[in-house]
Amino acid sequence: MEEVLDAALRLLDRGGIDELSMRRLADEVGLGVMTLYGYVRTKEELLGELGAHALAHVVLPDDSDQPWDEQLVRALGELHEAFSRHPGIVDLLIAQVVTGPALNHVRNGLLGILVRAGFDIDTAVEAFGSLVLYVFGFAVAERTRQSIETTDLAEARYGPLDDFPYLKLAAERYPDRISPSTFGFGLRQLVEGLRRQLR
Amino acid sequence: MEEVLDAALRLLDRGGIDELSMRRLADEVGLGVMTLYGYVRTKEELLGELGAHALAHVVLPDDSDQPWDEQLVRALGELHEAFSRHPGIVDLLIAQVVTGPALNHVRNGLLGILVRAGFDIDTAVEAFGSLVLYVFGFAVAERTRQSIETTDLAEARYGPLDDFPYLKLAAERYPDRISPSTFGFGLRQLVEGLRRQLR
DNA sequence: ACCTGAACACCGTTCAAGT
DNA sequence: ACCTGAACACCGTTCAAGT
Repeated sequence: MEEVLDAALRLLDRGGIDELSMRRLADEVGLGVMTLYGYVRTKEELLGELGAHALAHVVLPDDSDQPWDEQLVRALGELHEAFSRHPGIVDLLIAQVVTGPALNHVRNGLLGILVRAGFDIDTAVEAFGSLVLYVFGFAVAERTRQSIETTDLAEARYGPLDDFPYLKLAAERYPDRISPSTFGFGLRQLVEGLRRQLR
Repeated sequence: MEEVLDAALRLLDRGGIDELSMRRLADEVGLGVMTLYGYVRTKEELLGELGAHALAHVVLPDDSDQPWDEQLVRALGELHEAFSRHPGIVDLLIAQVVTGPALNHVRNGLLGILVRAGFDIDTAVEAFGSLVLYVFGFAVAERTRQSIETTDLAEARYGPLDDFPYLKLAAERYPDRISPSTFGFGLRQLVEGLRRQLR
C-alpha cells in the first residue's frame, strides 16, 4: 500500500491529477489494474488516502515561546510551502476527496495558536477560517500562475485592454497579476487586523 | 451557440462540472455530439466560453460617490454572490478554462476603486490580489461545505478528536467550520488593514 | 489470501460521409 | 453550409476466475 501511494504521489507531482488514472498507476507499480482494488474500494478512496499521505508530512513548528502573530505567520507559511512542494495536493483538496482527519493536526495547531493568544473560541474560529481560506485561495491561484508561459505578455493574456484603463496600468507592470510578495502582503494584512481586534 | 451555452449552464448548475459531458450536452440541446464541434474546437474551448457567458452577468455597482471601502466591500460581495448563484463557475475557474478577457471588467473595476482611493499602483495590485484570492478561496470552500450533509456531526466529519483539544472545542460549536459570517469577517479584516495602510 | 483479464458503460475526439 | 454515425483510444469498475 505504501508503495502504491508513493507511486501515486510521483504521478501526481509529474502530471497533476489528470494524469493519475488507475490504469497508469497500476502500470507504474507494475501490477494489473484490478489489483489496486484489493487495497481500495474506489478511486476516490485512493485519492483520499493519497491526500492524507502527503499532508502527514506537514508539521507545524514548535515555537510556542514566540509571539502568537509570528507563530501564526510561520505555521501558515508551512502550509503554503507544502502546497508549493506538491501542487497536486491542492487538486485533491479541491476535488474534496481528502477526508477530515487528514488535516486535523494542522487545524488543531492553528486554533491553538489563536486561543492561546487570547481570542475567544468564536473569534478564533472566524479567524482560523479566513486565514486558511486565504492560504488555500492563494495555492489555487499559484497553481494557475505556474501553468502559464512566463513569456506570455499582458496583452496576450488579457486581450485588448483599451476599455480597461486601470487594468492596463496594472498589467503593464505585473503581467503575472500575483507577484511572489502578494502572499505575504495579504497575510500580514489579515494578521494585523487580528492584532487590533485582540486589544 | 447561445442556445448551446444556456444548455451547458443548465447542466453545470444541475450537476457540476462532472455531469457536463459533450455527449450529455448534445442530448440536452437535441443535436448529435459531433454537431457541437461545429461551434467549438475542443471541450476546453466550450467551457471557456461558458465561463465568459456566466461571468458577463457580473456587474459591479456604480457607486463611485460612496467611500472607497464601501465600494470595495460591495463589489466583492457582488462577485461572491455570482459564485453562490452558479457554483459551477468556480469549477470552471479552477479548471483554468476561462480565458483572460472574461474577467477584465471585474478586474478593472476593482483596481479602479483602489487607485481612486489613493493607493499607488503597486500597492493597488497587491491589495487586489489578496482580496480576489480571498473571495475565490471562500467560494471554493463554500462549494465544499454545500456538498456535505448538514446532519453530519463534528465527530463524523473529523474523526476522533481526543488528540486535538482545540479542534474539539471548535468543532463542537461550529461543525460547519465556516459560518456564514466568516466571509464578512475576513473581508472586513482585509479592508481594515488597507485603510490603515492608506493613512 | 492475493492477484487478474475480459467485459461494460462511459469519455473526448478524428475521420469520412450524409443532406 | 450544416450536420452526423462509426470508430478509436482512453476512462473506472463489475464479475468471474486464476494461482
